[in-house]
Amino acid sequence: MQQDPEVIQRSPEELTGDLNQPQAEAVRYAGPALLIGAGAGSGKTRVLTRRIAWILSQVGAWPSQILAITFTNKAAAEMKERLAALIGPVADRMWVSTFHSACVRILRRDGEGVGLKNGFSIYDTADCERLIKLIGQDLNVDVKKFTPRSILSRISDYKNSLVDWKTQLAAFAPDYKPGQRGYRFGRIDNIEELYAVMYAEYQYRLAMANAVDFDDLIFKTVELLRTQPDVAAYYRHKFRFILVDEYQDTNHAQYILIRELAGVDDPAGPSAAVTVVGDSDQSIYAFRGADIRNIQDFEQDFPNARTIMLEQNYRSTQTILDAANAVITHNEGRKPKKLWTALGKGEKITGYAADNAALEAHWIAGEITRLHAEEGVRYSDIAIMYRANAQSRSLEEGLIKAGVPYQLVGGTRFYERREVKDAIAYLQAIVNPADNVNMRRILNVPKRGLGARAESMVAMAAESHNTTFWDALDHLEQIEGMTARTANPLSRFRDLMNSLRQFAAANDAHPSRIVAQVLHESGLLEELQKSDDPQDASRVENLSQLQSVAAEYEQHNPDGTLSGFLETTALVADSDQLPGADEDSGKVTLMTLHTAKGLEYPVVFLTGMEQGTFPHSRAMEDEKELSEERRLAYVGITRAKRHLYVTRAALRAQWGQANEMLPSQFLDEIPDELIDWKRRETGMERMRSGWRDDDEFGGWGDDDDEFGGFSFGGSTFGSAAPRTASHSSYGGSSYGSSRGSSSYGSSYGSSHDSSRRSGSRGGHGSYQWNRRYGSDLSNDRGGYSSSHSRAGQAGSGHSGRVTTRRTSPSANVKPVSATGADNHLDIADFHVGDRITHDKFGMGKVVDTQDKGRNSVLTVDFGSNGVKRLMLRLAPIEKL
DNA sequence: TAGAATCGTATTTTT
DNA sequence: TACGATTCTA
Repeated sequence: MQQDPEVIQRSPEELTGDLNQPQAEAVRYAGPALLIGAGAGSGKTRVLTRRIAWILSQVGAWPSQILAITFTNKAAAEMKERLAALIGPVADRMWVSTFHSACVRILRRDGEGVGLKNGFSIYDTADCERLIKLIGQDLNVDVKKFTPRSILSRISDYKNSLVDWKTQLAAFAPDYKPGQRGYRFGRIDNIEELYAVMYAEYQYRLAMANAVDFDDLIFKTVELLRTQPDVAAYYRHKFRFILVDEYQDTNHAQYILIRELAGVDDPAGPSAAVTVVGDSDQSIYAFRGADIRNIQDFEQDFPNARTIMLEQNYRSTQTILDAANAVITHNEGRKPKKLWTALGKGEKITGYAADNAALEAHWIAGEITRLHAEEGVRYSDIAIMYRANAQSRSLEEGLIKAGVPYQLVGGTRFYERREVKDAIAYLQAIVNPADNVNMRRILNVPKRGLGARAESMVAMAAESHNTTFWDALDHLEQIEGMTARTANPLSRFRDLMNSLRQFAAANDAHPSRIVAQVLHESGLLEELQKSDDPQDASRVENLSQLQSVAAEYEQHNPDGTLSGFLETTALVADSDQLPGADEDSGKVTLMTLHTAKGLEYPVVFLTGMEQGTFPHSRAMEDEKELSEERRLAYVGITRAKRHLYVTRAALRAQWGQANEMLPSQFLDEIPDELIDWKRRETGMERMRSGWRDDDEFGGWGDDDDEFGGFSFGGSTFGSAAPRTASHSSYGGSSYGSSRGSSSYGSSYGSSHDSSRRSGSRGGHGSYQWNRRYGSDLSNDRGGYSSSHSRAGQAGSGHSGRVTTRRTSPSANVKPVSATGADNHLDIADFHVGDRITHDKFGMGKVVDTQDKGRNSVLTVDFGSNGVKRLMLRLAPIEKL
């Protein structure tokens, strides 16, 4: 095989010289199938990238012959980056992607084989739910009893196990024909029949709409490879080396996909060598169909397979590993495996039991402040993790009150926000007119007098002619019984779509122009701009961000198209939004344990260590699910490099009601001598067990002084807690004076609420401005500009699930936005009397301007929201 | 048809 | 609590 001149050739010494024995072996392995059992922190990405480089420079393969699959886009991007460092820029052109992206790529090229036409839509969960609801209405299914969610999850199960709708229909509803009307279910309680019918009808309508859902991407690709020998032959010939990361998280369909691509069952013998990397102890996606057996049975499944275990951990201290090992040992039927490290024992784990969630957050915030001030720990080296997103709230409040800058990963995704979805729906409907779900979504958005009646008239016309919604709409003159009052706005909508489609056709290479055109011509933007709801102001900004994302996409993909852009928006995930590990964002990171997989931080707080919270109450009954929770705990613990904290609250409010929480069983599973409890028992527990000698509990000192012992209810403390030392340290600046400390309890709470709703830009109350002015201002330039350009380069600037507080210097998620950390507004453009809108405070009038160059300040009267001084460069404002 | 008001019910994790 | 869905009213 001739070597690719573009690949930087690496010697064996360069590739394996600095690796340990098993690592080097894994890099060099030359057989047909290899399983790398990579414990947490054992350097698996390193081994994987080195192995790819080895295959290229030592085995002599071409870059195009390699397929590397990761679980997230972020992991793919990171692998590409590290590969580029090893072998040069060719890495960029390699197939290093997620399962889903790889499948999209295959289906875009060869999808006709399974009935997919050019420009097919990819439905996200919300789209799918809409579709299920529509079907439910048409078939008279009780959506109360059978929620779209539950139906979809069943359909997802079918697809993940490669069961097709025909099979289900034949078994449970042989009389049903997809697309038929007036079907009567045999017995009301025959759930299987219902699922079978729904599945069949759902697929029928997806096909009609030229759309696929997430699971279809895998399913259809398998179908394609199985039914089109020429296509299968093409890819089998093409890919000679297939590498799969996070193999423990693959589901059955993905497993079969790998088998098909590698030609494992081909009579001619396998065409590709398969390398899989994974850790069965880190399998945490069983609920989504991941099948742990895939990794457990690898050696039986792939002929002549070899297994290499990596057990030396380079990440954590022995104390942390001991805790992780101790916990995971409680899982039954697991291959024993012991991580070890050469890094030494390190610090003890710190434990803290708080009386309630607010106090847990308060203690954490205080501890972080201390770490930052006394030990010089960078905020960006700290992560706070929790089981469920809902827990982030109290933590956020605690951090805000203590003035700790943070970023939150997760929550409502950028692309799931209503206004963004609306805009995307337009784009989708432009690219794929058959897309009924998106077409119907935008029919009356913004309001144009087309309600349920108009919609159903068109829908019925479409059905009776067995055609798409758009097609019926396009021939609306032929629809019977249509009044002018309905027909007029309908035809205006038709004109709008036609004109947009024309524009899109003429500007296909410039998605950002199309986005702009859609935003303006549809009236989407106008409707929001006219509104005086302050929430709509942030919606406007989200839309402008969408345009920025499109512009960015354009930059990074010179030959990109509108449908290419839509693809990138469809397949983004939470963790994709995270800045690179080497980047100092200057912020503490908050995220769920699931999102944290694959990441590492010097300091990690594992919060909410309570029965019912973690392990989650729904998972406590079932042994299997409990095992998965335990693996999640294992993942969490092993994220920590140097110092692990475990915290819990005795009282936690879950949907309004405060509940008493017992300590998590996982805490008991960590050997006692590894944990240094700063506070072991909570006030209530202490009282319950009677007054005992204080000395029995080593360290509860500090907090007692602060709170006078213990408390029973959460509510009083919620507002009382913040009045502590950290409060005075940032307060007192002349800026943002409207919010005195006394108003915190109530007014803060509500403003925070609205910031959450208004999304990724939320929550820059005056108090954060204080902080900015007080401490961050002088040194923020460097940090800001470096992360700015980085984010741009990496192309990870899809703003969204990383929520960034303005307390901190960098705004790495929004490189191009008009109102990002540096919004490029010019003080000269503002005059006393001008009207502006602010993300948070709504409409306001300029009452003073101060030209101080980069630090120019605008004083704005926001009416009932008070008079604020805003730093122009940073203010999320727009001139009206 | 649109908007307001009320009501009821759900909250795990997500490619 | 917090959202979506339904119901009622203009």
